Amino acid sequence: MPELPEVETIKHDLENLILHKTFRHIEVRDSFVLRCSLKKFIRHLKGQTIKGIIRRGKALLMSLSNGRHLVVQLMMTGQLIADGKPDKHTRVVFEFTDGDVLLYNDQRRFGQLRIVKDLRQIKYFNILGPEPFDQNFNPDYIRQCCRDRRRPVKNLLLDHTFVAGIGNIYACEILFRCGINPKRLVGRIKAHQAKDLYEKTLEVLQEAIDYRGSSMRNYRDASGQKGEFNRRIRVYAREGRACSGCQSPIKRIIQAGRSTFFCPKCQK
DNA sequence: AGGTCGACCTGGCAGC
DNA sequence: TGCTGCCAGGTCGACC
Repeated sequence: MPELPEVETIKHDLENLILHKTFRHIEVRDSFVLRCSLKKFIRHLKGQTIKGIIRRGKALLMSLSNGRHLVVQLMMTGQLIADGKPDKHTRVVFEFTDGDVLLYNDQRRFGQLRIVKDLRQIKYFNILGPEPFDQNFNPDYIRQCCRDRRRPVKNLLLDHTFVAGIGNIYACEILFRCGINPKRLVGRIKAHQAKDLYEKTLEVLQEAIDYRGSSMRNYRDASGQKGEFNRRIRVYAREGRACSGCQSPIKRIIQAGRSTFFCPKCQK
């Protein structure tokens, strides 16, 4: 579910809600979501204080007072809700010493939670590309990655070894703002388009963070609220509706097995 | 080697 | 009402 702006919003909320709190009790209702043993999960969390919270790609990392990290990948339907009521999708209940509670909810159970000593133990972090807001992500880097390659530009944006954190919604929105057809092969991306891709990527993601993310179906922030970026979305999930630029209908196609939405007139 | 596809799961919704 | 089929924001391993 959540892409970079949503995870960033959750991270920011959790900093205000649970940073420096100490785990008192962990109730794992569905150990399917764990990627380490239940015993280890509880042993390394109980009594530990959350020292810091960071986001890398679409993953959230909480550093603990014992030097280990609680790594949460929300995938499609995972939610971290502070102070909500458990429901049938609640997989883990974290209780703090001050009585506050953090829930991990996950309808589809794709999400993963684990405790690690060293982040390099997780393959995802080893192959992940640069953060969009990092200086390593820039027009030159984009050109470099496009050179002599044969794949549609939409697929490149979704490739997390190219850039971290962009998912299906924002890939569609970035390409719309660039006026680039999602089927365009990256080898045919020109210098000015690489610059445009860079600028619109930052613009869309920053705007989405400012609006606290997009809620299509399941996304909720750490307080259980929906994101507000939906009303800024111009193409995603708008098949058949009028393009905000030229009024012609938005088209839906499948690329790499996933829906792509775009305006065939505005995106060349 | 680079790129794509299906599987992993559950549930909502449209159509019959 | 109840069934079927399709769809969903991510990621990985198998395959071409």
